[in-house]
Amino acid sequence: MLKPVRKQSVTDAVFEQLRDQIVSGELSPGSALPAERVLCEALGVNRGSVREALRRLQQSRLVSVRHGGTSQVLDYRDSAGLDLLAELIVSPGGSIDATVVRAIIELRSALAPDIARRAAERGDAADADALDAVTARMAARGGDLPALQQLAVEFWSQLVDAADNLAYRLAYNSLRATYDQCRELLTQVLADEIDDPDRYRAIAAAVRGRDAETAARLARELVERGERAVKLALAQITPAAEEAR
Amino acid sequence: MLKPVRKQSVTDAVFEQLRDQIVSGELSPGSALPAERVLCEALGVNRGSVREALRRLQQSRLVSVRHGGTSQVLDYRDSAGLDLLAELIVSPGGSIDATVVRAIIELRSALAPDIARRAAERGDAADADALDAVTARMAARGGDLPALQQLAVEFWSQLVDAADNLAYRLAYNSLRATYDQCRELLTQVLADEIDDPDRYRAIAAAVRGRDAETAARLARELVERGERAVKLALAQITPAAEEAR
DNA sequence: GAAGGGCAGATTGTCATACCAGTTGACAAT
DNA sequence: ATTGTCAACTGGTATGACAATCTGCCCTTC
Repeated sequence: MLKPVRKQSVTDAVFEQLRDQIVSGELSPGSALPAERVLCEALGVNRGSVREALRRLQQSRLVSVRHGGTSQVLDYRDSAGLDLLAELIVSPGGSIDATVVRAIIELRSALAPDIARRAAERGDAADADALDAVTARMAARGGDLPALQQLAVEFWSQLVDAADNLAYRLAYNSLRATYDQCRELLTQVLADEIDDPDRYRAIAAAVRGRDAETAARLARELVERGERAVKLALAQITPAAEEAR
Repeated sequence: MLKPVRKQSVTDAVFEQLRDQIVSGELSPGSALPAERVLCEALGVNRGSVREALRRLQQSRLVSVRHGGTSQVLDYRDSAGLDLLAELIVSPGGSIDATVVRAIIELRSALAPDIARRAAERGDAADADALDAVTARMAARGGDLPALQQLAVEFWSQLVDAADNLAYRLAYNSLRATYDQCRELLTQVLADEIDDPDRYRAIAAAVRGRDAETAARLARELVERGERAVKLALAQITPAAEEAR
């Protein structure tokens, strides 16, 4: 089976190289970034490419660029936003960062109950119908873990829509973008959570019945199953990663 | 009193114009973006500036650019991340979007208890000391609402650090970046929440005592005070905003 | 000697132009 | 009907020049 070739533009290469050096601390926070022309020279690329990469770094709040002055490296832990998480989960070597996996699972656990609560408070019949449609497809795909995983994502997407809160929606998008990069790794681990349509159906029913507290409780119980499974899996993997150093 | 002039580069102007048209729906999701050379012509600027703006839009996941093909407008509600919130809170006209204010306050309410819980579980004595230092400064600034507001932000920042979870940290940064844009508007509204050092002290004590449930409960009670106040204020303002249309 | 103005050198910002590289679709050859 | 070719788009990269801005030093001025 052939895989699509991975194309990378010069701009992408410059962006990733600088980003990795910033998050790894090689370019320490507060220090001055080399001048654009110096970077061009050192990287052997055009100034336009460097500028485009710097614009992206600026958009991610990893660097601060001032007209006339020297650019500064920012402390990403103080300034960068949730969007950065998707780029941090894959280390420069290509492996998945276990601490980031733990982080997104925990954040998911924090958000899920509240999403369900708001959805139950604000969702209408159409939202409940959409949720039921997803659970019906889940029931039809019992055992097919990759499909169930995809459907679980769709279920949460519908639930977030029902919650009618743009901040939840955008946070969910950032979280999903990160999750997508390690989805395959978690398919088996999350089997216990995703291969149980009844639990999703119960949440949908709570939304239809406008029972906010029940919806929140059920959602919490659901994602806590996954959280426990992931942490168990990480505990088995991390020691091996430790001794690899 | 003079205010600093707001400088805006050509790239910024192009970026904001396209961004506003995308989020407002003038450029509908899925539709093709004009070619770079067409945009230069229409906007009367250089192609490099347009490209830099497009790079930022791409980084924000508002557009999809393919070498050789035509660029597409993405649906920001499906793809954009939490970082976009800070740019959405100020409408093109310059006013603050009430629904976004409600959104960040609700997301804050969802995260705060969990942040406090994790901080109590994982924080050490140094973290508790840092929290106490902030509450001491709060007590010294009783009644000075702007200062208290700033100290409250610092308190939460320390608490997030203690929680030792990068996802929480980055989500907090995104939230704060949005909050900073409407801070003045909320200073008075949040008076009841921020002008009460005892409540913050109690959370710090719970962290020191490693009492996760108490920390979570206290944090929830604290931010719910603010949430109630904000929603009350929004309810009074929104009707006026409605009739202004 | 201290304070301030102003110049020189650094930087980023913008521009114009050219050419390279990938995509698409029409069209001819097989 | 399938395949190969080519022309006309598209975005990607390169070069060089000039403008706008900041910084630090020197020099005038008091």
